[in-house]
Amino acid sequence: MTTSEENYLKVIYHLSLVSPKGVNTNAIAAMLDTKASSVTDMLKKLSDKELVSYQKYQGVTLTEKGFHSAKMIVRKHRLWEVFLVEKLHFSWDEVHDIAEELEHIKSESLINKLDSFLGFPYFDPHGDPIPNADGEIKKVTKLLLSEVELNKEYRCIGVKDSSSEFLKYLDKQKIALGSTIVVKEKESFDDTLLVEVNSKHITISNKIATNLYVH
Amino acid sequence: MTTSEENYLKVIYHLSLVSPKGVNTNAIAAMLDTKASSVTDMLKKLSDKELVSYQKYQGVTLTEKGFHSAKMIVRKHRLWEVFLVEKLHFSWDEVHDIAEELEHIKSESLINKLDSFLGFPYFDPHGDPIPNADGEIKKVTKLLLSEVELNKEYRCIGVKDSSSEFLKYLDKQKIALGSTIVVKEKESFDDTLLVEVNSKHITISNKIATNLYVH
DNA sequence: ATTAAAATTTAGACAAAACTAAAAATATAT
DNA sequence: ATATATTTTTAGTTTTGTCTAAATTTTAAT
Repeated sequence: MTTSEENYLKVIYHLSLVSPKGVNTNAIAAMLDTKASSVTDMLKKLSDKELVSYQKYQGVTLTEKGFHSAKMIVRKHRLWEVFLVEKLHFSWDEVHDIAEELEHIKSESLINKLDSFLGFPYFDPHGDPIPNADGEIKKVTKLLLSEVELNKEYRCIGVKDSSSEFLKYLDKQKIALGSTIVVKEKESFDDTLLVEVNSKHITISNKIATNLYVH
Repeated sequence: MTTSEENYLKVIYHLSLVSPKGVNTNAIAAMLDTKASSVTDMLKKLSDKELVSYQKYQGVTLTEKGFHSAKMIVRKHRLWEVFLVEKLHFSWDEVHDIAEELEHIKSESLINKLDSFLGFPYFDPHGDPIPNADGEIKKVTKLLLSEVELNKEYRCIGVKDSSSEFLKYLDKQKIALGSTIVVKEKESFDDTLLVEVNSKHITISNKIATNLYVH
């Protein structure tokens, strides 16, 4: 499988989680920053290889084979992210682009040894689950901070948006994965939250609260 | 720089060490398992980018810029090899192909952090020197086992041939980098050596002796 | 039910990096 | 010195993945 094919599969995988009935050509093009016509070309190729099922104008879904391949790419991406953060001390907003490249290195033994070296982690530095060697994924019921009950303790377990700006904001507020967080008040006018983290009280906008997962 | 361009540069670098006056088109083609005409095409491209100086029919040499780029690729390759052997516990005959892929990952901070994580090693698992971030290389006077004096202690510091067969042979004979080795006798008829390693006496063919570096 | 808008596909072109076959330059041998 | 062999380059083609522009299909609106 080429790097380009792998990138398409991965994007289709991520989009499938949101629209399981079929992923649109334009949605794929937007994610890969390419043109719809290029996507059509690639969908034909992936279809020939039986990695996706594709019918003209009807969107695309992953086959069993494509689904498994996609999970293996996601597995590699997230394991490399753990390596970059835990072993090389990159911060969590710096690792995505490098992992985008590392995920295409082709060696099963490499990725399994890396997994072992890292202690078989279940989650990457952004809280996203890492498929194991069989493609199985630990599922955790996660809530957005905007949806939780008042005055109850939650733990920060992941981010929805993992843009560099958002991650840097969290660093600045000293909110990390594992942080304990309690919502004290909710302003009904603009849904701003008054929360307690690290025994400090801070206000958090709705935009932030709808991008932070807790448990 | 593309992966292909990097592979050409690296090969020209290695061949330059043997023929510093100019590297032949055919020699490059043989190393990359490609055709001479493809090499010519690429030499023009590298020349346009001022990475090599190239005149038709006259072979090719690296420019200062190309020389530095080549050393950075070699640096990456060898650092990744150290990582694979020391951290992921690959054996030294398994790492070359994976490092061939990893060497093309484009991130200066990645490679410098990896260097630091590994403790700034001077040599890779085959005994080859690792250029530092400035491209400087620790030079060590090395002798082939076939050239040493009798009854003197030497330390095994590298291999000339790093084919999987040869490395596996060394593993079988328990000869590793750092092993102490003494040549007891040399058979003048076929240059076979009687040597002592790990306090055991073994015979070593001339072919082996001309592929093992000692100091 | 038509029509307009949006999404998607087709057709044809291009760049990178390879190839084959033929031509040109260099090296070698008598 | 000339002929032959070897090496290298040129010219033209292929494949992969992309693009633009035009055509087609689907969706949405009146």
